[in-house]
Amino acid sequence: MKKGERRKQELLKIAYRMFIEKGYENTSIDEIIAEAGIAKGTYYYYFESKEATLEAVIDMMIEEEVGRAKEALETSLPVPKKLVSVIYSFRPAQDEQGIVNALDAKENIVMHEKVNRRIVEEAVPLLTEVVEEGISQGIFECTNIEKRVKMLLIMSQHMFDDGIFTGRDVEVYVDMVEKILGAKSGTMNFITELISGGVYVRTDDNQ
Amino acid sequence: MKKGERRKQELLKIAYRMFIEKGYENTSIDEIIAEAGIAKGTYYYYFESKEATLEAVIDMMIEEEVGRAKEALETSLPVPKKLVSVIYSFRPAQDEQGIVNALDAKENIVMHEKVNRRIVEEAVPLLTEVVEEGISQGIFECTNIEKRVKMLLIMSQHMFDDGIFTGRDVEVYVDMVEKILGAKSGTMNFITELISGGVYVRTDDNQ
DNA sequence: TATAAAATCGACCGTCGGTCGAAAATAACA
DNA sequence: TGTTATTTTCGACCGACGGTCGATTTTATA
Repeated sequence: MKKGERRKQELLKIAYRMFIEKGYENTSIDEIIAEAGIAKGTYYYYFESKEATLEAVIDMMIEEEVGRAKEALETSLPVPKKLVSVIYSFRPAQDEQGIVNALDAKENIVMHEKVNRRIVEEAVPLLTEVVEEGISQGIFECTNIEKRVKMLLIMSQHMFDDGIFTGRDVEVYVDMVEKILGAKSGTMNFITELISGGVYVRTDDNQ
Repeated sequence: MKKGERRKQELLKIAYRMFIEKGYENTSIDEIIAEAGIAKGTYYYYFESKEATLEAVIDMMIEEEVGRAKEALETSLPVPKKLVSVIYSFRPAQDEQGIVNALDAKENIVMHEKVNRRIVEEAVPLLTEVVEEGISQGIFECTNIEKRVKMLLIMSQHMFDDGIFTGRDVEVYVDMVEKILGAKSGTMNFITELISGGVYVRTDDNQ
């Protein structure tokens, strides 16, 4: 009852790495089982299908990210920084950035898109909390929080994935964030320093 | 030199329809050639690969949409309405709405995403023109027009595809559009009536 | 040690995207 | 018109892929 779970995790890790390195569509089951050193039947003993594996891989990723986000949620950071922290929690972990950059936005459309959709699903309720807190503190001012938060997330995803806002252009992003949430101009300015400070910097070997 | 081109267009139309009806990934070459009543070799005489067919199909779609957008661009509509017209030009034609709804957002991730990316590419320069016109008329007020327009487009795509803003929620979208472009509150209010007026209404059998 | 359950194996299958050389249809030229 | 080029069509065939299944080995249970 323990051995099986360990093997499944092992396969999951291999699949995760290969999906990211070569893309979901370009990774064959044969390659995964070769890497794992098992027979095909064994693989299908643990996973219903290739797509089920993808879902499981994504579950694994999202679970970790939600964990980080909830940690950020419980800190005593000022609301604007907390907001950014939660959003940032859903970016791939620091040590995996390199790998992810290689394929995340370029190919691997299916996986990339599925991940982004799941992130929106999971992050919206958490961010809604933060924004509500901000409203009660008079920092934000808006209605329809969920819809706005959803848009904020989608914007942020495109900002990271496509690298739309580079260098000084971040100001545009900051401005849009403030206006979407009804924050006073300048409230989110710290984002600019955060990004130029290197926290969000991507090694731009792709695109 | 004529016959060949006609056949290619015929295959393109079949592929287009099937890609939309059943999704790109779920449509096999065998099904396409069966529908067309030709042999596989003939198919590959006209298309390098399945993906090349997808690109050609998308080209066909985008070409038509760009045409409609440029028409809208040359009208003497007031800038805010012109802006919306151009954006709306990139929605699937009225008579195809039904088909598109069935699969557009649900499955068919790859095609859907590729189409959306192409739309952003093609529509940004056109919309930038409109916004610049609006700025010179004092209707909009912003810098970094291209980035803002790109975000506006991405927001609009999600609005249509996911149906985020339904009914009265459109106000949120309108508000965000105004703020992103620096328009006076109320400038884009007519969008609300446009949508509730049925122009943008989708038959929500999907999702 | 006998038995049940969990885990592993790999040959096999149908489908898919794609290739290729030959044949048929069409155009160009004499 | 007959003859040669060119364009178009054909379908058998290929390798890779995702997935199945009954047999077999390993492990837990009593």
